[in-house]
Amino acid sequence: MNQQLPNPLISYPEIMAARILLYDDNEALRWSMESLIADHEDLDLLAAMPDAQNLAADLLVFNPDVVLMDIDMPGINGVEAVRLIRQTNENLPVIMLTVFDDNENIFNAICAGASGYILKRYASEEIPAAIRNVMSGGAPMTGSVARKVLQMVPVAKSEEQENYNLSKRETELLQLLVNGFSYKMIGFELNISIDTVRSHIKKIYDKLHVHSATEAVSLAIKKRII
Amino acid sequence: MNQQLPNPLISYPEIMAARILLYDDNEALRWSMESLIADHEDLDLLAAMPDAQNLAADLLVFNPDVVLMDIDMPGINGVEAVRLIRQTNENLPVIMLTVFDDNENIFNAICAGASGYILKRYASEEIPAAIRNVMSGGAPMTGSVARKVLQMVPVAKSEEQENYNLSKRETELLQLLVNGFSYKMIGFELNISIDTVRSHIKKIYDKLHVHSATEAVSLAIKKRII
DNA sequence: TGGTCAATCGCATGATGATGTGGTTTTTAC
DNA sequence: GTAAAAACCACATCATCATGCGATTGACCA
Repeated sequence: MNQQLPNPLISYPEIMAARILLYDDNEALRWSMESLIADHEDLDLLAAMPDAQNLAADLLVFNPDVVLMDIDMPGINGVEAVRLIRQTNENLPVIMLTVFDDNENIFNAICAGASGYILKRYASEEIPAAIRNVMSGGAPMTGSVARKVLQMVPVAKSEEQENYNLSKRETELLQLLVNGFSYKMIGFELNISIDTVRSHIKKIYDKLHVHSATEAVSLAIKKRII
Repeated sequence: MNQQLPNPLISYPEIMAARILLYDDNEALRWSMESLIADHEDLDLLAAMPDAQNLAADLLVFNPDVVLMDIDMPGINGVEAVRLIRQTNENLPVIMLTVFDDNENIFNAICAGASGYILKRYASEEIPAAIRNVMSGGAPMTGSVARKVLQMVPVAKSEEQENYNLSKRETELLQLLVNGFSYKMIGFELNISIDTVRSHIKKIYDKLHVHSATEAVSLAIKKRII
């Protein structure tokens, strides 16, 4: 380990400062972020790049603690850039900056491995706190984004988490149905007659209020009955 | 409507203050929250209840702007309480307070309809901001919780997001299949012959490498092709 | 100890699905 | 401007599904 014992009699503010690397194709925004970060002693902007063409090299050269990444960039866009970062660096915090908070954007960024998501219009107020937050293991998000992320969590058993009163065996059958098994295969798998399979599945349909295997599968997955 | 026009010459700070209702069975915590909130002019603690037995009545009596809800309470627990609130009030912000940040707790609370999730050990620092945040449409979460919520978002198409080269029309058909439509219904819906439906679906199966509707539906949902 | 229910099985029938072969028309792309 | 791809349709055949009506067994409960 690369442990260093700090001398308690001397303060090393620059050692503790969060080393930040910024990507944004908008020059005006790069400037404003630069002055914003300069206002904070515990933040240190290493560089502000207009694009992510040399992403891998940049990371090696600057070795940042945090990356601020614009989503809409020419060439390699922000989402793709995060994906690239995640291929080599599992833990480097990446905060996305964007003007849009539509579901598609957010979802893609999160799935790519972004650690936070800040709207540019709130950047000046939120960025310093967001950087500190993400450094300590958090996931800073502009309020509206956080709301949308919550809505992405599979609703599932939210309200009437009745499992539709499926019996253990019926749940088992449904599971196989979801896995794409035919009646014949289910019967073979469970060592029961195909007529028994029919019987079970009819009862499942009744309880689920559906009339076909596709409906049952769809419902089972969406409501997480399986 | 119960509108009142405020006199512009007089300031009414109490009118703007966030009206807060707190539920927690721990008396010490109720006290500390009381003094914490008292320190902020824009926050107003209406009442601190030890349990949620009279939840519905409490809401009518106090008509709060925000509810702070402990998760671990005897009788009606916090998650159940949120669910009850959501049955009558879709939009009332509810911030969960808890000592645990395990996935199960978070997931249940979010699914029940909680708007935020703050760990008690950070409450003194985070609660005032969280209340303001949630009032303006946000979803305040302690950093570690936010991280976990992100992980709950179905990863899905992250990696090899091949959409299996489905054409636009084929995706449309698949969507209907997922919704439980029969061939006949799909044909009617899209104004095409049932033979065309067959033709399309056969091609979909080929591209998805499946041989039945249930398999196709299952794959479509799990891989988020739809 | 009689009633309810889950699980099992059988049979029958009409509807729907899966697959193949072959064709026309329209769009898209180079 | 032509080749490829996508969208459309038809017919045929066998497999599978959806549904209904029974019926038997064992477990559990009041």
